[in-house]
Amino acid sequence: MPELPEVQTVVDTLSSRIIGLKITEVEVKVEKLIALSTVADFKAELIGKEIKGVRRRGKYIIIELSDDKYLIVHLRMTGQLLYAAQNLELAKHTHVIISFANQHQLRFINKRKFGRIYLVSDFSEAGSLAELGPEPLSEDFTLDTFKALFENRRGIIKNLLLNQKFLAGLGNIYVDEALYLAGIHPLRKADQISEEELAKLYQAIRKVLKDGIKHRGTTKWDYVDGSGQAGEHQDYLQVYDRKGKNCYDCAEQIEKIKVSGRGTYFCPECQLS
DNA sequence: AGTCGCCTGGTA
DNA sequence: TACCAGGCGACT
Repeated sequence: MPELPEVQTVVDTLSSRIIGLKITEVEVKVEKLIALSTVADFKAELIGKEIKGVRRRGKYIIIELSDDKYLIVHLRMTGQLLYAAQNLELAKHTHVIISFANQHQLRFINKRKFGRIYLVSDFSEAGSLAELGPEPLSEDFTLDTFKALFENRRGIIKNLLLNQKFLAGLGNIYVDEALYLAGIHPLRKADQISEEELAKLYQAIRKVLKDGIKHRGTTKWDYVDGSGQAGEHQDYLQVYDRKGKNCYDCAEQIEKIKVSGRGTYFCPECQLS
């Protein structure tokens, strides 16, 4: 599911539900999803801990526990993190279950098993969490900050925006949407983009992410929030998954190409090469 | 910088 | 049967 708006929506829906709950039981059905620690250690460390907070960094969900431990979840392509009553039937592909004292559970559902769960006392241990680029919606992420990122960068703009070490949180859908909104062709080289275009891109990135959050995420396939609810931003997408349909601005047909293996949608009229 | 592997399921 | 899918890390 997970780009920044979807992960943020999961975090928001979970934090209102699980903060203060105490972990009583942990079940791991698919061991490979637990990174770094053995399943035995993972269980032993979690049981008895209390949930202190839930937040997001890039596409990582950070669940703060008592005793300064962090349960960090990355959903990758198909992960769901669901808060549910323990008597509710388990969905298919439910691979990790964390039970609380209140007869409810946090369930990690992950069809393609790409997701990962880390239990750490230091963020730098969890995947590339410590190497993420800036948060595009944070207050100190200014236009100047954004422009500075482009120094000495010459790659294809779409790939750069997908690079989490460059900028955290964008994925395939929102990158296409942002480039459309900024009028920039996805294959443009980063060093061939004007100051004016960078300013438009900066605004576009923030707008598509904020709109995505406002509409509670984009549900094209598996995505649901922490309460199991689908998003609505798929109804507002301008180019993604609209191959052959008319551009909402100029009525030209939206094209689909491959950029580094990723399906890429753009308007050949509105997005300048 | 680009390609491949990880996995399962839906669709053409 | 083949190809496609919100991601990312390990390769070359």
